[in-house]
Amino acid sequence: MNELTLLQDLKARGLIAQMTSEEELENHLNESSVTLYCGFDPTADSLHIGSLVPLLTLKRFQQYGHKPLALVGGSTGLIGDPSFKAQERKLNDDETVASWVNKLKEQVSLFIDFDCGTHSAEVVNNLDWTRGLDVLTFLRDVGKHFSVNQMIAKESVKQRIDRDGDGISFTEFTYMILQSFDFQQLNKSHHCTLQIGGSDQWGNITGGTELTRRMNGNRAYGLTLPLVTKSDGTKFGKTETGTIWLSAAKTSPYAFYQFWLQVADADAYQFLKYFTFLSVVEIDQIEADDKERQGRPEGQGVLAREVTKLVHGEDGLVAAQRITAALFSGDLSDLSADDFEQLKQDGLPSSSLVLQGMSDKPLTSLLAEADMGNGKQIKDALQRNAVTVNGVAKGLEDNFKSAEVFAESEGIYNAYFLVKLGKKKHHLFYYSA
RNA sequence: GGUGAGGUUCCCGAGUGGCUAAAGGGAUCAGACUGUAAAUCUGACGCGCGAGCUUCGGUGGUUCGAAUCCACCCCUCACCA
Repeated sequence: MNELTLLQDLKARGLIAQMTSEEELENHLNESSVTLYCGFDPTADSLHIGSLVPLLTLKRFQQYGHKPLALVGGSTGLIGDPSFKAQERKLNDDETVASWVNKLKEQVSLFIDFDCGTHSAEVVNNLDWTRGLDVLTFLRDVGKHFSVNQMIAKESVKQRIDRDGDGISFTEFTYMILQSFDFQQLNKSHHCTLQIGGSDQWGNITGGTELTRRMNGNRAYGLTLPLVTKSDGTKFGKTETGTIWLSAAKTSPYAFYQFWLQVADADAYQFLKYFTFLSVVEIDQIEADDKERQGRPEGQGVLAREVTKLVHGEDGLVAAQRITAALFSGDLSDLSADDFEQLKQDGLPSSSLVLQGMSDKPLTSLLAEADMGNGKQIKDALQRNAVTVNGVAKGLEDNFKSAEVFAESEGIYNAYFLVKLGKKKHHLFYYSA
């Protein structure tokens, strides 16, 4: 990585969507340690993998000696960013947003270094400088610098303005000004001269560079990262079962690991460039090797290992791999009772069985209650012999035989039942001692 | 404030009195094929093992019968003032 400049590396990874005056920015970054920021709005109690790209990019800047600021949007989160959103968003109340802000702060802190001298990272909250701001001051000092003509010309709000059926409220329209104000404030307080963000943020970022120039008389830069897309056109980071969150409480390390393992071939190498710190040369080598080889490629495996380690640490990765090995090797016989307990701890979905009333509860209900799907899906799977209990296929005729299927004597160590639905869904049922 | 257009099952979008749990597409899930890929084909897709139960912005009403008709209300958007 040392032979390339930062921008060259980012470019090679395909991580640059747009930037303000490339040449000047390149010089700026080479001349000195630059303070840069990226904002994360609290729209939930955890970030999801969509935020991983900017987060890791902050880290990349830091590795090159620059100082990253992670801005948590305590105030902007109250407003809602309209950029490229089809619809007006619901407002969350301020206590909720405040609690989310705290969670995001912790999460963001996992990725950047807070103790490395002059380029140590910092977390800032824009509520700190907007809370006390009164409307008139804001309108006179900040609002004056914005031309509504220019604002409505921005691509990011255009579809909302042109669109029949959905419009944009003044509140959301103002979002851009708030974000620009953030940049200007950070420029003043931290000498921050660069803002990075997703490509949907371009309009908001250039708003900030201009406001900084006008109010502070300083040159400021912007750089946007590409939107992560999948080759099949579906949305990245979301499965029908849910978003892939960074929080282990919301998406277990195991599920997280599986997500990356299941990435399509066509996306695996690009994702390695986006989401890992492996050099582009190494990644190209992996890709070339996979092309040579017959059968299953390595790319997804490397990706899953690297990203899981980044987000959940070595322990999270080990746990995820342990579960994966147990479930997909198909061989449960060499697992000890302790191993089963460990799998539960590691995040394999599990639930305890209650003997009482089991005889009149069909498998469909039992499995549905364990969140393995709804009744119809489970029935469908039973019909196709796609449900196995400890490796034994069950059919529709077993639907009313829950008590037999889950008889204690049938369980491994008289306690554990590993139920598999289809190829990939697993659930551990157990009798507590 | 006026005028017009709308609010259908996860999404898009048909549906104007019974044949409609509601066309079609997308997404999703399962099976075959595979590599825990992709593509393709098959099935499921409001809830329920089932009898059956609950839906079409809300509330009332007309009717043997309403997503479809009527009244009022709520919400969204556009244009005008």
